[in-house]
Amino acid sequence: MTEEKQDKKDHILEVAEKLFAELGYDGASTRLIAQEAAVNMAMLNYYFGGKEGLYFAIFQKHVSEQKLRLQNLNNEEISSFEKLEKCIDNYADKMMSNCAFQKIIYREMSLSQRSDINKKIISLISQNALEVKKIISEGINNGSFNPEADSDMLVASLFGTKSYLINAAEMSSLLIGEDVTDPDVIEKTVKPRLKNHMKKMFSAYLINHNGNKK
Amino acid sequence: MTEEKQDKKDHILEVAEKLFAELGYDGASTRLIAQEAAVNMAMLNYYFGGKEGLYFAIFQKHVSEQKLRLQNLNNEEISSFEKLEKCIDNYADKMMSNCAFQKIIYREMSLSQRSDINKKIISLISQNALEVKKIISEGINNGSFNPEADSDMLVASLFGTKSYLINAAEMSSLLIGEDVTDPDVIEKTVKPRLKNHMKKMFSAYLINHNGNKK
DNA sequence: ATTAATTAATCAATCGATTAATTAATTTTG
DNA sequence: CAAAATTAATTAATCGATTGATTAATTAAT
Repeated sequence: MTEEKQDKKDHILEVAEKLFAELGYDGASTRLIAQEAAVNMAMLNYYFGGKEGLYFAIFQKHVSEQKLRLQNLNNEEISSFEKLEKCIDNYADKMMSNCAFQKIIYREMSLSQRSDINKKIISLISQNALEVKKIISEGINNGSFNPEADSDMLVASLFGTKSYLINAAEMSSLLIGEDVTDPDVIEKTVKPRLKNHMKKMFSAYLINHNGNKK
Repeated sequence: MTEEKQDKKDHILEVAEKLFAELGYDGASTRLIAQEAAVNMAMLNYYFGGKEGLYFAIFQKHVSEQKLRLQNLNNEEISSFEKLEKCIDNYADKMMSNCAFQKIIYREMSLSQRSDINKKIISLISQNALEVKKIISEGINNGSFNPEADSDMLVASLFGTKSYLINAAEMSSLLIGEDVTDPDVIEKTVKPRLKNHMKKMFSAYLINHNGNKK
C-alpha cells in the first residue's frame, strides 16, 4: 500500500508539473490539478499540505534526482574542452525530460515573489552554472582556453541558448521551421543542432583564437 | 486636458508594466496596480476596458515604439559582420529600457494561454529575430562567414544570452558577483561585457574559422 | 445642459483551504 | 484467527478571502 500511495503521489506530481509549466503557478488551479490527476481536491492538501507544498515537492524531486547525477564529472582526467563538451551533451540530453521543469524554473526565477522558492532554485541551478564556470576558468588558467574569454558570459550563452529554445518555443519553431515542442523534432533536429552549434562555437572561441591581433 | 489624460494613461501603463514584470499577470492585481498608480480601480476599466485590455495596451505601446526604430539598418552598405555588431549593440543598449517588458514577453511566451497575446509577441519579436538571421545568412552566402555556421542557433545564442542575464537575474548576479538589476551595474559592467563577449565569440566562430580540418 | 471623468460601494465568480462524514486499512485484543 | 478498536485515506460540501468587474452617485469639464 505504501508503494501504491507513492505511485499516486508521483502521479499527482507529474500532472502538477505539466500544468504548472503550461499555465503558470496561478493559472494551474488546485481544482484543475486534482481533476486532471483524477483525485479529490482535498488530497492535495492531505498529501502536500497545500498548493505551495505541492509546488515545493516538485522542486524537491528534481533536486534529489539531480544530486545523484551531478557527482562524477569533474573528477575525470580529460581535457578542459572535453569536460565542457560533456556538459553541453549533458544539458542538451536533458532537454526533453526536463522541459516542463525548466519552464517552471526560469519563470519562477524572473518573478519577485516566493523568495523561499527562489532561493531553492538558485541553490539548485547554481551548482550546474558554477560547475561550468569552474571548467572554463580552469581551461583559461591552464592555458588551453582563450585568456580573453569571459567565463560568466559563456555560462550565460550556454544556458541561455537552451532556455531560449525551450521557453521561447514558438519563436524557435518559427526560426527553425519545425515544431520544437514535438519530441521527435527535439530528438532528431534540435538536440544535435544545439550540441553541434555550442561545441563548434565554443571551440572556435576558446581554442582556435588566433584572430586577435591586439 | 487630452494631454493630461494621455499622461495619466501613460503613467498607468508604466506602473502596470513594472508590476506585471515583477509579479506576473495574476500576481499583479488590478487593486494593486490602481493603488500604485494612485488612481481609482474603476479607471483601469474606464480607460482600458479591463485587465486584459490594460495588458494588451502595454504590448501595443511597445509594438508602435518598435516600428519607429526598426527601419534603416539593413540598408546601410557595411559588411555583414558590422551589421551583426550593430544588432548586438542595439539589443544590449535596450537592456535597461526594455528590461521589464522583456521579462513579461518571455514569461508570456512560455505559457500556453492567451494565444492572442502570444501571436502579438511572435509578430513583434520575430521581426528582430528574422532580421538577425537574415544578416547571418547573407554573411554565409557571400562567403564572409563560416559556411558551417547554424544561423538559427546563432540567433538563439544572441537572444538567449541576453534573456538569461535579465530573466534569470539572480543567477546572473551570483555568477558575476554583482547585482545585475542595479542600473549602474548594468551600464558599467553587464552591457560592455555582453557586447564584448558576443562580438568576440561570433567573430571567432563566423570569421576566424580556420581550425576546422574536415 | 450635456457629456466626460471620477469615486465608493457592491457584485458574482473563483480561489485555496477546511470541515465533518464515510470508507478502507491496520492494529489490538480476547 | 476473528472481532473489535484504532488509524489512515477519501469524499462531498462548505468556508472566508480575494479577484476582476460593475453599478449608481458625484464631480468636473465642455
